[in-house]
Amino acid sequence: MNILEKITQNKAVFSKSERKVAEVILANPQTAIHSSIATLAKMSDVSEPTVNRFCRRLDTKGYPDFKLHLAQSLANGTPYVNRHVDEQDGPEEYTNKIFESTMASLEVARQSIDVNTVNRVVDLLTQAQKISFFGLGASASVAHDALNKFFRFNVPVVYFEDILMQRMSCMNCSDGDVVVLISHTGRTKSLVEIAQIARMNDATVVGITSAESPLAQECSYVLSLEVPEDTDMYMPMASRIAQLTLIDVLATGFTLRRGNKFRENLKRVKDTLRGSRYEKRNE
Amino acid sequence: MNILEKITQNKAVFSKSERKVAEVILANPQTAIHSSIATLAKMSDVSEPTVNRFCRRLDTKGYPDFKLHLAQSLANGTPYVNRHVDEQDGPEEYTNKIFESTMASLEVARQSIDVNTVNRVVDLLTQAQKISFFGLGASASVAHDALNKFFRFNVPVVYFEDILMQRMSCMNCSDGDVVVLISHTGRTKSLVEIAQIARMNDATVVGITSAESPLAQECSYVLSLEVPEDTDMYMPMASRIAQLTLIDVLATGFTLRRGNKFRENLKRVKDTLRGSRYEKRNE
DNA sequence: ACCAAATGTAGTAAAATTACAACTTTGCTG
DNA sequence: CAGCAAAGTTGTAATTTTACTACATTTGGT
Repeated sequence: MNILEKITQNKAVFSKSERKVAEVILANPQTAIHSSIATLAKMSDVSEPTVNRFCRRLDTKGYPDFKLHLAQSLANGTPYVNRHVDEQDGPEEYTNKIFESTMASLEVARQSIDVNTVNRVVDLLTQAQKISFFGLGASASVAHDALNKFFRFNVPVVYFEDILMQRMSCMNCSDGDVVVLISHTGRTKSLVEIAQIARMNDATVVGITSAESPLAQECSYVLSLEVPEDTDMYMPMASRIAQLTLIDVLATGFTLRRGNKFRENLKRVKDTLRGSRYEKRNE
Repeated sequence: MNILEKITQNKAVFSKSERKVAEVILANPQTAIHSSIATLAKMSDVSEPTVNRFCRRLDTKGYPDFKLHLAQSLANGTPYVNRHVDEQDGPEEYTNKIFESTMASLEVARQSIDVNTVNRVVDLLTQAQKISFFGLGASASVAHDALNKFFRFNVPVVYFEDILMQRMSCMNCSDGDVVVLISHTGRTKSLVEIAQIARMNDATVVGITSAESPLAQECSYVLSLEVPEDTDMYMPMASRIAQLTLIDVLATGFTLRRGNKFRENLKRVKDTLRGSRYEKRNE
């Protein structure tokens, strides 16, 4: 949606005078955003209404709106696009690319989240008798992290890496238990089976996975994340980060639902750790 | 310099009415850029000149200029401000806030990374005889994730949750081994001890921790990440994400260093997983 | 030469800014 | 601590700047 590109593309559609305006803007966009319509008209050697018409042709509301779009296009080059790492990238390049594309993925993920489901899942979690987090492979560490987080809430929370333990744990589920299953693809067989087992035992199954995957179909609730994964790397990267952030969201929702007193309790848990740490010098 | 951050920072300097304007803009920056000064004044319940003065205080030429800056700040898709979650936030608000502040933190982290150290650490890792990843608490899941990632590289890689196992593992270290220790604060006693043990046994110790912490002082190389953590939540959130992204960077650097043939090998590892998955229908 | 598209002129509406007045707040002195 | 001056804050109204609209003129093509 870059407006500079749009100008270049539409060049053929423009009239003679409009093209003059286009030239001037493309030649020096930085100047353009700081000019009034009168100045720009003079620079392009056309009349003011022509500039205005030029803006409208680019689907903007008028000149000020056009300037806004232009300003946005000029901000920081073209960041936050999924930039793929290249064979000959040096440390600086690949570091920046990875951070930027991770941020870009988070943005995409954010937009794909269904807030209502988040809300319902938070509801479920606060009322759960027992919460289990299971994932395999790359998603195991996400489940691990969820354990760490929810453990602080003083809720019965369970996490296993071992498939058999996961199965057994689900066998013993009962009404009021929530099982959260994490898988980017949603195609891991044993996880799908676990979903079935858990549901047969009256547990509510929440899937953090992609929509319409086999796993998603077996879940009571699906928190789907659309994450563009760089398949060239053969490693799950952005998907994990998005999953973790979603866990943060759930944990935050949880604490908010539980209210203020609960948060004090959290602080106590944190303070308990103090003994195992070196004190920070007071600056 | 991002204007949204600037508003947040200067909040103390603002007068009462100016602060009203700030609130309205921060609450809904997207609306602000499409409003005239009159509309914004009405929304903030102040007079038009006040809005104008507000803009000037932020070193802009006036309202239109301010809008331009604001538009640029929003252009990246993320309003980069660390927005703290509020007691009365609904699901939509806290979800967005968490995603946004995670992105903001990643940006800060990115800027704080020393690329040269990254490069040197990647060097070390590619030449290591054995790589160990250790972390405790919230950082344990990060180490866990690192294990998963480096395991695919067909390198001897080690990870333990248990402190004693970690210690024993470090006792058996030798020249050419790399121990990566992960801790946000860098003040966890047992981790600092492990660093000492590893170094005494000629291992190279890499710390993913904050600069100048006790842990950092014991490390051969420190990859420090400056992450603004929302201390209100009493939970490590953004720091973990930054650590994970750094692991991604290291892993990527690793594969790049190893070259093309190596990447084919990675693909093979991935293909091995296929048996455990439901096939994706060809669309 | 006539029509349609393109462009410009002039007037109008809207937006932003300035100048100034009224009102608060702060701090000082009797 | 009342009272008053000075500094700072906010609003009102006038002014200036900017953008837009309606209509007139030009241009180019048939």
